[in-house]
Amino acid sequence: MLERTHLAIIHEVHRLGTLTAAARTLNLSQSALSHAIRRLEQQAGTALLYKHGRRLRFTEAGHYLCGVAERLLAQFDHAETILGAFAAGRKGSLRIGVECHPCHRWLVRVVSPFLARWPEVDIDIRREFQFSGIAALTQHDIDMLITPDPLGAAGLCFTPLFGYEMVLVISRSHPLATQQVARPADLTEEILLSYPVKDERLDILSLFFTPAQCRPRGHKHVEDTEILLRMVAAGRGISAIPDWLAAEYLNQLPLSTLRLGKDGLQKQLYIGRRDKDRPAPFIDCFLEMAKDTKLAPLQKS
Amino acid sequence: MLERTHLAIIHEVHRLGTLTAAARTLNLSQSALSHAIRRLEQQAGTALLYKHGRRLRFTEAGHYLCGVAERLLAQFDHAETILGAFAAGRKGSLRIGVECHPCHRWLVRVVSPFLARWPEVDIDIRREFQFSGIAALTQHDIDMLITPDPLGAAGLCFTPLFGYEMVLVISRSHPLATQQVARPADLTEEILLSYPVKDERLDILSLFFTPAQCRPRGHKHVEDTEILLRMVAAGRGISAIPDWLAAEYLNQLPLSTLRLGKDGLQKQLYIGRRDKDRPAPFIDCFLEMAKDTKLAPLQKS
DNA sequence: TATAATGATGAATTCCTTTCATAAACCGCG
DNA sequence: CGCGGTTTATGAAAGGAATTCATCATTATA
Repeated sequence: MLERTHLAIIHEVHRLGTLTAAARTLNLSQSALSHAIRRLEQQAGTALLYKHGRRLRFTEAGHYLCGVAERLLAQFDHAETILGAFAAGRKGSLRIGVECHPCHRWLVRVVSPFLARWPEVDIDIRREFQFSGIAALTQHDIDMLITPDPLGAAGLCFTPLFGYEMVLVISRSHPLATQQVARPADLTEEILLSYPVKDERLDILSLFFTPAQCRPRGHKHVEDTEILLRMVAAGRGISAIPDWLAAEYLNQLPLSTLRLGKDGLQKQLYIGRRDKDRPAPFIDCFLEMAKDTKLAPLQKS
Repeated sequence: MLERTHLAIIHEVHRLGTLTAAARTLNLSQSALSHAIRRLEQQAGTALLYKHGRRLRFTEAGHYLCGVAERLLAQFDHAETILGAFAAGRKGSLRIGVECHPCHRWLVRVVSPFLARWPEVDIDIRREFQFSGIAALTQHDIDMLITPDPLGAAGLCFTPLFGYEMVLVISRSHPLATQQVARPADLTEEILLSYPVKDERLDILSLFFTPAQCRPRGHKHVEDTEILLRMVAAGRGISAIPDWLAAEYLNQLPLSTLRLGKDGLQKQLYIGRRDKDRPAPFIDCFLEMAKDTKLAPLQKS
C-alpha cells in the first residue's frame, strides 16, 4: 500500500541524491529509508532505485513515482494548510437565515465589514425556509438566524441585538399625516401593504389590528421595500416598517410616520444559534460586529 | 500528519454513513476507525465528524477533507495501477476524457487500432468529471481530453483534430423534412431532445436558439444516442448531432437532416494534453492516429 | 419500554517501523 | 594497489503507534 511517507522518501531521495542526506532532512535513519524503499519495491513488484556507483538512480517506475510524489505531496501540504485554517477558525462559511423581511437590509450592513475582516469566510444569506427558520437552524441548514421571534427550542440560544419600533408609514398628503399616533380604528378604510408573509407573522395585524378587533379594508403583498414605500408615498396604501428603515427613506420620499398605538409597537431583534456548537471564532466575531452595528433611531420631526 | 489511511477512512465513512459499515469494508474494527479519527482531529485541531442522532455528520472541515480524500485516493489508486503495469512489464496507461457526448462514438474507432499497435498500454475512457475536463487534465486525473471547447489553461496545449457540422435531425415524416435549412423560428413548437448536459453546453441552444431569442417548446434529456434518434424518428422530438454521427443512422432510421441556419453550425474537435509532461511515445502516436481517423462527411441527399 | 444498532473509551496486544550495529560496495588518492 | 571516507544493505532488537477487545453510553425502532 503506497503511503504518504513512501512518497516523501522518494521525493527527498530524488531531491538530494542520497539516502543519507534524505534521511537527515526527514529525521530518520538511513536504514529506515532503505528498509522502507525495499518494502515498497517488494509490494509493488518492481524496482524503483538502483545503485549507480555510489549514488542512487531511478528506474522508470521510480521516475514515475517521483512525479506522483511531487503532485501528491503538494496536495497533502495544501490540505493540511487548509485544515489548519479551519482549526484556527480563519476558514469556514456562515449561513445566515433571515426571517423578517426588512432585517435583510440591516444584515447587509454587517456583512460588508465582516467579509473584509474574515477574507476566508464565506457568507451565505438565506431568506426562504422549507419549514421555519428555527427548524433550519436546528437541522444545520443554517448556522445563524436573525429573527424577531426567539421561539424556544432545545439546543438553541438567542442573543438580543437591539430593540426597535414598528412605525406606520403613510403618504405625507394623507389626512392622518399631522397626527403623532395612529389607532386601529383610524385605519379601517386603508389598504395595508406588506411583505409577502403569512398574516400571523405580520406584527401590525397580530399586535395592532387584531387586539382591537378590526382590520384594514384591504391587504396587498409587495416584495420590494423600495416599491412598497413608493406605493405608500403615492397614497396607494399604508404600511408598517421598522423605525430605522423608515428613517432611511423619510428624506427621499414624501412619507410620514406615526406611532402604532400610544405606546408604539416595540420589537426586539435576536440572533439565534445552536448552543452546543463549538463556536468558531468568526461566529462570535460576527455576533460582536452585529451588536455594534447600532442603527440610527428614527428622527421624529 | 495526514495519511492515506485517514483519507480512506473519511471517504468510506462519508460513503456509508456509519463507522461500523466503513470498518467492515476497510477490514478494520469500528474501534480502530474511532481512534484514528480522534487522533486525526487532535492533530488537526478541529473536529471533523459529530454525532447526529445515531449517524455521523461532517463538520465543515470534515467535508473539506472528504473532497480532498476523493481526489487523492483516486490518484493513489491510479498510481498503484500504473506501478502494477510497470511490474507486469507494460509501459503505461492512457486515461482519456471525453467531454462531448457523441465524441465517444468517434473515440472508440481510434482506440481499437491503437490497442492493437500498443498492446502494453492500457486505455481508460472517462466521461464524467467532478468539475470540468480541463480541471481533470491539469490535476492529472486524465492524460488527454477530447473536447470541442479548448479553454485556455496554463500548462495545457490543444491540437485540432477535425471540423464537423452539427445538423438538425428530424423525423422523415416531419413537415420540415423537405427543407434544406432550419431556422430557429421554425422550431419553436418542437420538443428538443439532447444528451443530459447543462443548457449552456448545448450548442443548439447557445449558438442557434439563444441568439435568435427563442426556444423550443420543450426540452428532454436522453442518455443514449440510439434511443434519442429512435425517438426523433418516431416524431417525438428533434435533436442536433454531428453530421458524421447522423450519417451512420440515416439509412437505418427514417430520419432527415437539416442545416442549422444558412451557414450551418460549424464545430471543431480538439485534443488537449499537458504540455510539460515528458511525452510518452504512445501519446504522440495516439495523436497521430486520432488525426488520421477522418470521418466520412455527411452525404446529403 | 425493551431491544438493537451505533459510537466512544481505556487497557492490552499486535504489528510495523525504526534503530543499532555491522557488512559490503564504491570512490578518490597517495 | 590499498586505505580512509562514503554510501547502501541487512538482520536482529527495540520502540511505538495502530489495532483489537471488552464495555459503556446514547439513540432510534418495534
